[in-house]
Amino acid sequence: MTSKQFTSVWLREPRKAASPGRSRDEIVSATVELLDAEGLNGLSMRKLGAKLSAGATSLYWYVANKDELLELAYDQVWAEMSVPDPDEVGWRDSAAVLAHSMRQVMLRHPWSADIVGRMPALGPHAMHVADRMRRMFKLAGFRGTEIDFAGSTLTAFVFGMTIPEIAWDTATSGDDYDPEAMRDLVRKAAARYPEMLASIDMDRYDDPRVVRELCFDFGLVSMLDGLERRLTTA
Amino acid sequence: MTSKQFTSVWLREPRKAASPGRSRDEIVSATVELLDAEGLNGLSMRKLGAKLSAGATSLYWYVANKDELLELAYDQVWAEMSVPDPDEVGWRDSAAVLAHSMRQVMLRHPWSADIVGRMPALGPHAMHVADRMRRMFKLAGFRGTEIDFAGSTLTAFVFGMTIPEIAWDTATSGDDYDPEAMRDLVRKAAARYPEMLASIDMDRYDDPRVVRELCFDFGLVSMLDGLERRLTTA
DNA sequence: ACCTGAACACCGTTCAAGT
DNA sequence: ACCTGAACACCGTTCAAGT
Repeated sequence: MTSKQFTSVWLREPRKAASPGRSRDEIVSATVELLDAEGLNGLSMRKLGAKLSAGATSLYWYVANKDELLELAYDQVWAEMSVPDPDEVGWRDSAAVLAHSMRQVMLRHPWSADIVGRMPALGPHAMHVADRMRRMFKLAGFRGTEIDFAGSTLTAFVFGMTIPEIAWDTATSGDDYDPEAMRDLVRKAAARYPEMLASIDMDRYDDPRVVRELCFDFGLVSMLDGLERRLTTA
Repeated sequence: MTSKQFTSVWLREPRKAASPGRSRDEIVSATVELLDAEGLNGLSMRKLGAKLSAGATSLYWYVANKDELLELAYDQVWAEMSVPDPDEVGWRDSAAVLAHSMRQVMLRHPWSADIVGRMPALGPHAMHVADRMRRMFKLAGFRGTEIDFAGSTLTAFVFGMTIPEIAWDTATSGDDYDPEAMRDLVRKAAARYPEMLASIDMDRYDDPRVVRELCFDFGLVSMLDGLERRLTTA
Protein backbone atom coordinates (compact mmCIF):
# COMPACT_ATOMS: atom_id res chain seq x y z
CA MET A 1 0.00 0.00 0.00
CA THR A 2 2.50 2.58 1.13
CA SER A 3 5.22 0.84 -0.84
CA LYS A 4 6.32 2.22 -4.17
CA GLN A 5 7.72 0.18 -6.98
CA PHE A 6 11.29 0.91 -7.82
CA THR A 7 11.51 3.18 -10.85
CA SER A 8 14.35 4.71 -12.79
CA VAL A 9 14.85 6.52 -16.08
CA TRP A 10 17.11 3.71 -17.11
CA LEU A 11 14.25 1.26 -17.01
CA ARG A 12 12.11 3.16 -19.48
CA GLU A 13 12.59 3.53 -23.18
CA PRO A 14 13.18 7.21 -23.90
CA ARG A 15 10.92 9.09 -26.29
CA LYS A 16 11.76 8.67 -29.92
CA ALA A 17 14.47 11.14 -30.81
CA ALA A 18 12.24 12.86 -33.33
CA SER A 19 13.40 15.87 -35.28
CA PRO A 20 11.20 18.65 -33.87
CA GLY A 21 11.02 19.65 -30.26
CA ARG A 22 13.82 19.69 -27.75
CA SER A 23 16.15 16.77 -27.40
CA ARG A 24 16.84 15.00 -24.17
CA ASP A 25 20.50 15.98 -24.47
CA GLU A 26 19.59 19.65 -24.58
CA ILE A 27 17.49 19.28 -21.48
CA VAL A 28 20.11 17.32 -19.57
CA SER A 29 22.91 19.77 -20.23
CA ALA A 30 20.69 22.70 -19.28
CA THR A 31 19.92 20.83 -16.07
CA VAL A 32 23.59 20.31 -15.29
CA GLU A 33 24.33 23.98 -15.98
CA LEU A 34 21.57 25.09 -13.68
CA LEU A 35 22.69 22.69 -10.97
CA ASP A 36 26.29 23.87 -11.23
CA ALA A 37 25.21 27.49 -11.04
CA GLU A 38 22.56 27.32 -8.36
CA GLY A 39 22.86 24.00 -6.59
CA LEU A 40 20.28 21.33 -5.96
CA ASN A 41 17.85 23.71 -4.33
CA GLY A 42 18.30 26.18 -7.15
CA LEU A 43 16.94 23.74 -9.70
CA SER A 44 13.23 24.03 -10.30
CA MET A 45 11.13 22.90 -13.20
CA ARG A 46 10.03 26.47 -13.77
CA LYS A 47 13.55 27.86 -13.91
CA LEU A 48 14.70 25.04 -16.15
CA GLY A 49 11.72 25.62 -18.42
CA ALA A 50 12.57 29.30 -18.65
CA LYS A 51 16.20 28.52 -19.46
CA LEU A 52 14.97 26.45 -22.39
CA SER A 53 12.42 29.14 -23.22
CA ALA A 54 9.58 26.75 -22.66
CA GLY A 55 6.82 26.33 -20.17
CA ALA A 56 7.76 24.50 -16.99
CA THR A 57 5.32 21.74 -17.73
CA SER A 58 6.68 21.02 -21.21
CA LEU A 59 9.46 19.07 -19.54
CA TYR A 60 7.04 16.41 -18.46
CA TRP A 61 6.84 15.31 -22.04
CA TYR A 62 10.47 14.19 -21.92
CA VAL A 63 10.76 13.08 -18.37
CA ALA A 64 8.40 11.54 -15.84
CA ASN A 65 9.41 13.77 -12.93
CA LYS A 66 12.18 15.77 -11.36
CA ASP A 67 13.96 12.70 -10.00
CA GLU A 68 14.44 11.35 -13.49
CA LEU A 69 16.02 14.63 -14.46
CA LEU A 70 18.43 14.22 -11.57
CA GLU A 71 19.24 10.66 -12.58
CA LEU A 72 20.15 11.88 -16.05
CA ALA A 73 22.24 14.75 -14.70
CA TYR A 74 23.97 12.40 -12.25
CA ASP A 75 25.10 10.11 -15.03
CA GLN A 76 26.70 13.10 -16.74
CA VAL A 77 28.90 13.40 -13.68
CA TRP A 78 30.07 9.83 -14.16
CA ALA A 79 30.76 10.65 -17.79
CA GLU A 80 33.45 13.10 -16.71
CA MET A 81 35.42 10.61 -14.67
CA SER A 82 38.50 9.21 -16.33
CA VAL A 83 39.78 5.68 -15.77
CA PRO A 84 42.94 4.80 -17.59
CA ASP A 85 42.92 1.32 -19.03
CA PRO A 86 44.30 -0.91 -16.27
CA ASP A 87 45.93 -3.20 -18.85
CA GLU A 88 48.15 -0.33 -19.89
CA VAL A 89 49.12 1.36 -16.64
CA GLY A 90 48.61 -1.40 -14.10
CA TRP A 91 45.85 -1.69 -11.54
CA ARG A 92 47.31 0.49 -8.85
CA ASP A 93 47.98 3.54 -11.00
CA SER A 94 44.68 3.09 -12.70
CA ALA A 95 42.92 3.07 -9.32
CA ALA A 96 44.80 6.13 -8.08
CA VAL A 97 44.00 8.14 -11.20
CA LEU A 98 40.34 7.19 -11.02
CA ALA A 99 40.18 8.17 -7.36
CA HIS A 100 41.62 11.62 -7.98
CA SER A 101 39.43 12.08 -11.02
CA MET A 102 36.27 11.15 -9.12
CA ARG A 103 37.10 13.64 -6.43
CA GLN A 104 37.78 16.47 -8.85
CA VAL A 105 34.62 15.82 -10.81
CA MET A 106 32.50 15.86 -7.68
CA LEU A 107 34.10 19.08 -6.48
CA ARG A 108 33.16 20.62 -9.82
CA HIS A 109 29.55 19.47 -9.38
CA PRO A 110 28.90 19.87 -5.66
CA TRP A 111 25.23 18.95 -6.01
CA SER A 112 26.36 15.42 -6.77
CA ALA A 113 27.18 15.03 -3.08
CA ASP A 114 23.46 15.27 -2.37
CA ILE A 115 22.55 12.70 -4.98
CA VAL A 116 24.89 9.86 -3.98
CA GLY A 117 22.66 9.17 -0.97
CA ARG A 118 19.43 9.47 -2.88
CA MET A 119 19.68 7.36 -5.99
CA PRO A 120 21.84 4.48 -7.17
CA ALA A 121 24.12 5.14 -10.14
CA LEU A 122 22.67 3.00 -12.92
CA GLY A 123 23.29 5.11 -15.99
CA PRO A 124 25.49 4.02 -18.91
CA HIS A 125 28.43 6.19 -17.89
CA ALA A 126 28.38 4.89 -14.35
CA MET A 127 28.30 1.41 -15.81
CA HIS A 128 31.32 2.14 -17.92
CA VAL A 129 33.30 3.18 -14.89
CA ALA A 130 32.08 0.10 -13.03
CA ASP A 131 33.24 -2.11 -15.89
CA ARG A 132 36.69 -0.58 -15.95
CA MET A 133 36.91 -0.95 -12.21
CA ARG A 134 36.07 -4.63 -12.40
CA ARG A 135 38.83 -5.21 -14.89
CA MET A 136 41.18 -3.22 -12.70
CA PHE A 137 40.70 -5.43 -9.67
CA LYS A 138 40.56 -8.61 -11.66
CA LEU A 139 43.93 -7.73 -13.09
CA ALA A 140 45.14 -7.07 -9.57
CA GLY A 141 44.34 -10.65 -8.71
CA PHE A 142 41.01 -10.51 -6.93
CA ARG A 143 38.50 -13.26 -7.60
CA GLY A 144 34.74 -13.69 -7.30
CA THR A 145 32.85 -11.34 -5.03
CA GLU A 146 36.09 -9.79 -3.84
CA ILE A 147 36.37 -8.02 -7.18
CA ASP A 148 33.20 -6.12 -6.29
CA PHE A 149 34.23 -5.62 -2.70
CA ALA A 150 37.49 -4.01 -3.74
CA GLY A 151 35.62 -1.70 -6.09
CA SER A 152 33.14 -0.73 -3.41
CA THR A 153 35.99 -0.01 -1.04
CA LEU A 154 37.63 2.31 -3.54
CA THR A 155 34.47 4.29 -4.33
CA ALA A 156 33.52 4.35 -0.66
CA PHE A 157 36.79 5.99 0.18
CA VAL A 158 36.44 8.64 -2.51
CA PHE A 159 32.79 9.42 -1.79
CA GLY A 160 33.41 9.49 1.93
CA MET A 161 36.35 11.88 1.65
CA THR A 162 34.73 14.16 -0.87
CA ILE A 163 31.17 14.48 0.38
CA PRO A 164 32.04 16.12 3.72
CA GLU A 165 34.59 18.24 1.90
CA ILE A 166 31.75 19.59 -0.22
CA ALA A 167 29.70 20.21 2.90
CA TRP A 168 32.46 22.49 4.17
CA ASP A 169 32.78 24.29 0.88
CA THR A 170 29.09 25.01 0.53
CA ALA A 171 28.75 26.04 4.18
CA THR A 172 31.56 28.54 3.85
CA SER A 173 30.39 29.23 0.29
CA GLY A 174 33.40 30.52 -1.35
CA ASP A 175 34.55 33.97 -1.97
CA ASP A 176 34.70 35.54 1.45
CA TYR A 177 36.54 32.76 3.24
CA ASP A 178 38.08 34.09 6.43
CA PRO A 179 40.69 31.81 8.05
CA GLU A 180 40.53 33.62 11.37
CA ALA A 181 36.76 33.28 11.63
CA MET A 182 37.16 29.59 10.85
CA ARG A 183 39.71 29.17 13.63
CA ASP A 184 37.32 30.88 16.04
CA LEU A 185 34.57 28.54 15.01
CA VAL A 186 36.70 25.46 15.57
CA ARG A 187 38.00 26.77 18.89
CA LYS A 188 34.43 27.29 20.00
CA ALA A 189 33.23 23.89 18.83
CA ALA A 190 36.12 22.05 20.47
CA ALA A 191 36.20 24.16 23.61
CA ARG A 192 35.31 21.25 25.88
CA TYR A 193 38.10 19.06 24.58
CA PRO A 194 41.31 20.88 25.50
CA GLU A 195 43.49 17.97 24.47
CA MET A 196 41.99 17.94 20.98
CA LEU A 197 42.12 21.70 20.78
CA ALA A 198 45.79 21.78 21.70
CA SER A 199 46.76 19.39 18.96
CA ILE A 200 44.72 20.85 16.10
CA ASP A 201 46.98 22.36 13.53
CA MET A 202 45.54 25.86 13.22
CA ASP A 203 47.60 26.65 10.15
CA ARG A 204 45.48 24.24 8.17
CA TYR A 205 42.77 26.86 7.97
CA ASP A 206 44.95 29.26 6.01
CA ASP A 207 44.29 27.28 2.90
CA PRO A 208 42.24 24.20 3.66
CA ARG A 209 42.66 22.88 0.14
CA VAL A 210 46.28 21.88 0.52
CA VAL A 211 45.65 19.98 3.75
CA ARG A 212 42.72 18.19 2.18
CA GLU A 213 44.88 17.10 -0.71
CA LEU A 214 47.45 15.66 1.69
CA CYS A 215 44.70 13.96 3.64
CA PHE A 216 43.22 12.44 0.52
CA ASP A 217 46.58 11.09 -0.59
CA PHE A 218 47.32 9.67 2.83
CA GLY A 219 43.99 7.85 2.87
CA LEU A 220 44.28 6.67 -0.70
CA VAL A 221 47.70 5.12 -0.17
CA SER A 222 46.46 3.45 2.99
CA MET A 223 43.46 2.04 1.26
CA LEU A 224 45.40 0.70 -1.70
CA ASP A 225 47.99 -0.83 0.60
CA GLY A 226 45.18 -2.45 2.52
CA LEU A 227 43.70 -3.92 -0.63
CA GLU A 228 47.08 -5.17 -1.76
CA ARG A 229 47.44 -6.87 1.58
CA ARG A 230 44.30 -8.92 0.84
CA LEU A 231 46.02 -10.41 -2.16
CA THR A 232 49.08 -11.69 -0.37
CA THR A 233 47.08 -13.02 2.57
CA ALA A 234 44.67 -15.07 0.50
CA MET B 1 27.70 40.62 -2.50
CA THR B 2 26.42 37.16 -3.31
CA SER B 3 28.53 35.67 -0.55
CA LYS B 4 26.97 34.60 2.68
CA GLN B 5 28.72 34.53 6.00
CA PHE B 6 29.12 31.10 7.49
CA THR B 7 26.48 30.47 10.12
CA SER B 8 25.67 27.56 12.40
CA VAL B 9 23.49 26.88 15.41
CA TRP B 10 26.61 26.05 17.30
CA LEU B 11 27.85 29.60 16.94
CA ARG B 12 24.82 31.18 18.59
CA GLU B 13 23.85 31.15 22.20
CA PRO B 14 20.56 29.28 22.50
CA ARG B 15 17.53 30.95 24.00
CA LYS B 16 17.42 30.90 27.78
CA ALA B 17 15.99 27.59 28.87
CA ALA B 18 13.05 29.30 30.56
CA SER B 19 10.32 27.34 32.26
CA PRO B 20 7.31 27.99 30.03
CA GLY B 21 7.12 27.28 26.35
CA ARG B 22 8.62 24.36 24.50
CA SER B 23 12.17 23.35 25.13
CA ARG B 24 14.72 22.94 22.41
CA ASP B 25 15.07 19.28 23.35
CA GLU B 26 11.39 18.69 22.74
CA ILE B 27 11.64 20.29 19.34
CA VAL B 28 14.75 18.40 18.35
CA SER B 29 13.38 14.99 19.24
CA ALA B 30 10.14 15.74 17.42
CA THR B 31 12.25 16.69 14.42
CA VAL B 32 14.20 13.44 14.53
CA GLU B 33 10.98 11.45 14.82
CA LEU B 34 9.48 13.20 11.85
CA LEU B 35 12.65 12.71 9.82
CA ASP B 36 12.79 9.01 10.68
CA ALA B 37 9.16 8.56 9.73
CA GLU B 38 8.97 10.65 6.59
CA GLY B 39 12.48 11.42 5.42
CA LEU B 40 14.14 14.70 4.66
CA ASN B 41 11.46 15.77 2.21
CA GLY B 42 8.76 14.80 4.67
CA LEU B 43 9.96 17.35 7.20
CA SER B 44 8.24 20.70 6.93
CA MET B 45 7.90 23.47 9.43
CA ARG B 46 4.14 23.16 9.22
CA LYS B 47 4.10 19.42 9.93
CA LEU B 48 6.57 19.82 12.73
CA GLY B 49 4.50 22.61 14.21
CA ALA B 50 1.41 20.45 14.06
CA LYS B 51 3.24 17.56 15.76
CA LEU B 52 4.05 19.90 18.61
CA SER B 53 0.51 21.30 18.47
CA ALA B 54 1.79 24.74 17.69
CA GLY B 55 1.73 27.04 14.74
CA ALA B 56 4.42 26.44 12.16
CA THR B 57 5.90 29.84 12.75
CA SER B 58 6.29 29.39 16.50
CA LEU B 59 9.40 27.39 15.78
CA TYR B 60 11.20 30.48 14.59
CA TRP B 61 11.36 31.61 18.15
CA TYR B 62 13.69 28.73 19.00
CA VAL B 63 15.57 28.37 15.78
CA ALA B 64 16.68 30.76 13.05
CA ASN B 65 15.65 28.56 10.14
CA LYS B 66 15.14 25.02 8.93
CA ASP B 67 18.85 24.40 8.44
CA GLU B 68 19.51 25.00 12.12
CA LEU B 69 16.89 22.42 12.91
CA LEU B 70 18.73 19.96 10.70
CA GLU B 71 22.03 20.75 12.38
CA LEU B 72 20.48 19.97 15.74
CA ALA B 73 18.92 16.75 14.47
CA TYR B 74 22.18 15.73 12.84
CA ASP B 75 24.06 16.01 16.10
CA GLN B 76 21.54 13.63 17.65
CA VAL B 77 22.71 11.06 15.13
CA TRP B 78 26.27 11.45 16.37
CA ALA B 79 24.97 11.04 19.89
CA GLU B 80 23.94 7.48 19.10
CA MET B 81 27.35 6.35 17.93
CA SER B 82 29.36 4.34 20.38
CA VAL B 83 33.12 4.45 20.64
CA PRO B 84 34.67 2.18 23.19
CA ASP B 85 37.51 3.76 25.09
CA PRO B 86 40.62 2.96 23.06
CA ASP B 87 42.71 2.75 26.22
CA GLU B 88 40.67 -0.23 27.28
CA VAL B 89 40.19 -2.25 24.13
CA GLY B 90 43.06 -1.08 21.95
CA TRP B 91 42.89 1.18 18.93
CA ARG B 92 42.00 -1.40 16.34
CA ASP B 93 39.01 -2.87 18.12
CA SER B 94 37.88 0.57 19.09
CA ALA B 95 38.00 1.67 15.46
CA ALA B 96 36.14 -1.39 14.22
CA VAL B 97 33.37 -1.00 16.76
CA LEU B 98 32.99 2.68 15.94
CA ALA B 99 32.83 1.90 12.23
CA HIS B 100 30.07 -0.65 12.65
CA SER B 101 28.22 1.61 15.03
CA MET B 102 28.36 4.57 12.66
CA ARG B 103 26.96 2.47 9.87
CA GLN B 104 24.11 1.09 11.95
CA VAL B 105 23.16 4.50 13.25
CA MET B 106 23.05 5.96 9.75
CA LEU B 107 20.95 3.08 8.48
CA ARG B 108 18.50 3.84 11.28
CA HIS B 109 18.35 7.49 10.25
CA PRO B 110 18.57 7.38 6.46
CA TRP B 111 18.02 11.14 6.14
CA SER B 112 21.49 11.59 7.63
CA ALA B 113 22.93 10.46 4.29
CA ASP B 114 21.55 13.65 2.77
CA ILE B 115 23.02 15.85 5.45
CA VAL B 116 26.62 14.68 5.42
CA GLY B 117 27.14 16.54 2.13
CA ARG B 118 25.30 19.64 3.23
CA MET B 119 26.63 20.69 6.60
CA PRO B 120 29.75 19.99 8.62
CA ALA B 121 29.32 18.10 11.89
CA LEU B 122 30.14 20.65 14.56
CA GLY B 123 27.76 19.72 17.35
CA PRO B 124 28.90 18.57 20.80
CA HIS B 125 28.18 14.91 20.14
CA ALA B 126 30.12 14.94 16.90
CA MET B 127 32.96 16.58 18.82
CA HIS B 128 32.89 13.85 21.40
CA VAL B 129 33.31 11.20 18.74
CA ALA B 130 36.09 13.23 17.14
CA ASP B 131 37.87 13.46 20.48
CA ARG B 132 37.69 9.73 21.04
CA MET B 133 38.94 9.13 17.54
CA ARG B 134 41.93 11.35 18.06
CA ARG B 135 42.89 9.42 21.16
CA MET B 136 42.39 6.19 19.27
CA PHE B 137 44.89 7.03 16.56
CA LYS B 138 47.30 8.69 18.92
CA LEU B 139 47.37 5.48 20.90
CA ALA B 140 47.98 3.61 17.66
CA GLY B 141 51.13 5.61 17.18
CA PHE B 142 50.22 8.33 14.72
CA ARG B 143 51.69 11.78 15.22
CA GLY B 144 50.82 15.32 14.18
CA THR B 145 48.51 15.80 11.25
CA GLU B 146 48.49 12.08 10.56
CA ILE B 147 46.26 11.63 13.59
CA ASP B 148 43.60 13.63 11.78
CA PHE B 149 44.29 11.98 8.45
CA ALA B 150 43.75 8.54 9.93
CA GLY B 151 40.48 9.70 11.46
CA SER B 152 39.30 11.18 8.20
CA THR B 153 40.15 7.96 6.41
CA LEU B 154 38.08 5.94 8.85
CA THR B 155 35.00 8.15 8.64
CA ALA B 156 35.41 8.48 4.87
CA PHE B 157 35.25 4.73 4.53
CA VAL B 158 32.13 4.41 6.67
CA PHE B 159 30.29 7.33 5.08
CA GLY B 160 31.24 6.20 1.61
CA MET B 161 30.05 2.65 2.17
CA THR B 162 26.84 3.59 3.93
CA ILE B 163 25.57 6.53 1.89
CA PRO B 164 25.12 4.62 -1.38
CA GLU B 165 23.69 1.74 0.62
CA ILE B 166 21.01 4.11 1.85
CA ALA B 167 20.40 5.28 -1.70
CA TRP B 168 19.57 1.70 -2.64
CA ASP B 169 17.33 1.20 0.34
CA THR B 170 15.29 4.32 -0.23
CA ALA B 171 15.03 3.69 -3.97
CA THR B 172 13.67 0.20 -3.39
CA SER B 173 11.84 1.53 -0.32
CA GLY B 174 11.34 -1.46 1.77
CA ASP B 175 8.50 -3.80 2.11
CA ASP B 176 7.90 -5.01 -1.42
CA TYR B 177 11.46 -5.86 -2.35
CA ASP B 178 11.49 -8.24 -5.29
CA PRO B 179 14.81 -9.97 -5.96
CA GLU B 180 13.83 -11.01 -9.47
CA ALA B 181 12.88 -7.47 -10.48
CA MET B 182 16.22 -6.31 -9.11
CA ARG B 183 18.10 -8.86 -11.17
CA ASP B 184 16.23 -7.70 -14.27
CA LEU B 185 17.17 -4.14 -13.52
CA VAL B 186 20.83 -4.98 -13.14
CA ARG B 187 20.82 -7.14 -16.26
CA LYS B 188 19.34 -4.26 -18.19
CA ALA B 189 21.75 -1.67 -16.81
CA ALA B 190 24.80 -3.85 -17.49
CA ALA B 191 23.57 -5.20 -20.82
CA ARG B 192 26.39 -3.59 -22.78
CA TYR B 193 29.10 -5.08 -20.61
CA PRO B 194 28.78 -8.84 -21.07
CA GLU B 195 31.97 -9.53 -19.18
CA MET B 196 30.70 -7.67 -16.14
CA LEU B 197 27.28 -9.21 -16.46
CA ALA B 198 28.71 -12.71 -16.58
CA SER B 199 30.62 -12.27 -13.37
CA ILE B 200 27.98 -10.56 -11.26
CA ASP B 201 26.84 -12.83 -8.52
CA MET B 202 23.07 -12.82 -9.02
CA ASP B 203 22.44 -14.55 -5.73
CA ARG B 204 23.45 -11.40 -3.93
CA TYR B 205 20.05 -9.90 -4.70
CA ASP B 206 18.22 -12.54 -2.70
CA ASP B 207 19.10 -10.73 0.46
CA PRO B 208 21.35 -7.78 -0.29
CA ARG B 209 21.95 -7.14 3.38
CA VAL B 210 24.21 -10.11 3.97
CA VAL B 211 26.41 -9.27 0.99
CA ARG B 212 26.68 -5.68 2.12
CA GLU B 213 27.79 -6.81 5.53
CA LEU B 214 30.53 -8.93 3.99
CA CYS B 215 31.55 -6.07 1.76
CA PHE B 216 31.72 -3.66 4.67
CA ASP B 217 33.88 -6.05 6.67
CA PHE B 218 36.18 -6.65 3.74
CA GLY B 219 36.68 -2.93 3.23
CA LEU B 220 37.08 -2.21 6.92
CA VAL B 221 39.81 -4.81 7.37
CA SER B 222 41.59 -3.50 4.29
CA MET B 223 41.43 0.05 5.52
CA LEU B 224 42.68 -0.78 9.00
CA ASP B 225 45.49 -2.89 7.56
CA GLY B 226 46.41 0.02 5.32
CA LEU B 227 46.53 2.41 8.27
CA GLU B 228 48.61 -0.04 10.29
CA ARG B 229 51.03 -0.19 7.39
CA ARG B 230 51.60 3.58 7.71
CA LEU B 231 52.91 3.02 11.21
CA THR B 232 55.56 0.48 10.34
CA THR B 233 56.70 2.38 7.26
CA ALA B 234 57.25 5.69 9.05
C1' DA C 1 8.74 36.04 26.72
C1' DC C 2 6.26 33.43 23.68
C1' DC C 3 2.83 32.42 20.02
C1' DT C 4 -0.35 33.47 16.19
C1' DG C 5 -2.35 34.17 11.31
C1' DA C 6 -2.04 36.42 7.19
C1' DA C 7 0.75 37.19 3.45
C1' DC C 8 4.60 36.67 -0.03
C1' DA C 9 7.08 34.35 -3.22
C1' DC C 10 7.89 30.24 -4.29
C1' DC C 11 7.52 24.79 -5.22
C1' DG C 12 6.18 19.73 -8.21
C1' DT C 13 2.71 17.75 -10.72
C1' DT C 14 -1.89 16.89 -13.15
C1' DC C 15 -4.81 17.66 -16.74
C1' DA C 16 -7.79 19.40 -20.19
C1' DA C 17 -7.01 22.03 -24.05
C1' DG C 18 -4.59 23.70 -27.94
C1' DT C 19 -1.66 23.11 -32.48
C1' DA D 1 3.74 14.71 -31.53
C1' DC D 2 4.58 18.40 -28.75
C1' DC D 3 3.47 22.46 -25.84
C1' DT D 4 0.54 25.48 -22.98
C1' DG D 5 -1.85 27.74 -18.80
C1' DA D 6 -4.67 27.17 -15.06
C1' DA D 7 -5.17 24.88 -10.95
C1' DC D 8 -4.08 22.12 -6.68
C1' DA D 9 -1.76 21.23 -2.74
C1' DC D 10 2.00 22.25 -0.94
C1' DC D 11 6.62 24.86 0.66
C1' DG D 12 10.08 28.47 3.99
C1' DT D 13 10.09 32.78 5.96
C1' DT D 14 8.70 37.62 7.45
C1' DC D 15 6.19 40.50 10.16
C1' DA D 16 2.80 43.02 12.59
C1' DA D 17 -0.16 41.84 16.10
C1' DG D 18 -1.67 39.56 20.13
C1' DT D 19 -1.09 37.79 25.23
